Amino acid sequence: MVDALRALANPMRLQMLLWLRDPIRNFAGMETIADPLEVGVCVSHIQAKAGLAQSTVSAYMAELQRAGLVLATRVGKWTHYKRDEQRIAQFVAALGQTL
Amino acid sequence: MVDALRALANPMRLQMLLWLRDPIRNFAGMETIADPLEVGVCVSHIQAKAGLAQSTVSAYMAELQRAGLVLATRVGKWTHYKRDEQRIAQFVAALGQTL
DNA sequence: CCGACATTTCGAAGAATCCCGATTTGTCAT
DNA sequence: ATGACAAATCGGGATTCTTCGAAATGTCGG
Repeated sequence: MVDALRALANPMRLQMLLWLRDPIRNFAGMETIADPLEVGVCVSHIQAKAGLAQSTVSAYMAELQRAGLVLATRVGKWTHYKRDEQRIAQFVAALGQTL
Repeated sequence: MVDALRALANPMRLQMLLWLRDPIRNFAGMETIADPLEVGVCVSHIQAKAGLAQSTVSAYMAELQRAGLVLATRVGKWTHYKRDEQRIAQFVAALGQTL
């Protein structure tokens, strides 16, 4: 709960999670090795969009994952991240209840 | 939006906001100068409950206020804080929409 | 096995947060 | 006016966050 709030309290991390709502629109024109809707978006593409260092993006995605907001899938050398819609909805519902 | 998330990302500030959901139960036995449901709870009482320094509690409540989650009312020497239910509901709704 | 490339992990500088005690400000009663 | 008390502000030390570049790890093609 607090972990998710902390993860979302950073503008760039929040933005990244929002980009993943519509991967096709937000990562258009990037060569895709797998279906974005199925496995998600790879770190390189998120990095290109964010304009941060590669190591920073990696750490941020790992933090979103630890917070239970995204799921990671490795396809070859590429790690793909997609939203964990169930956990996100669960978080919003829980916040609405307790808050 | 991010301001509210940042304010809530601290366990004690979150706790304080939750205490204010039921002031009568959570601040029972404390001498009240005004109706807790009407004007809220004064800083001294929140401080006693939290066990933090007075200056810390003052700063934390101010931060919750800047984030639009609580309202402040001064009654005599006492500043009372109560939840801004409308803004809180608005925040939860907005989060559910954008997130 | 080796080079190339994606990602993670490590180490570090600067900024922000957390939390405190001390001081200042605001307000009331005398 | 002044003393007492609540709250806000100030100044600072410890910790965490933000972000980077460099190095290590994982994975594929040849």
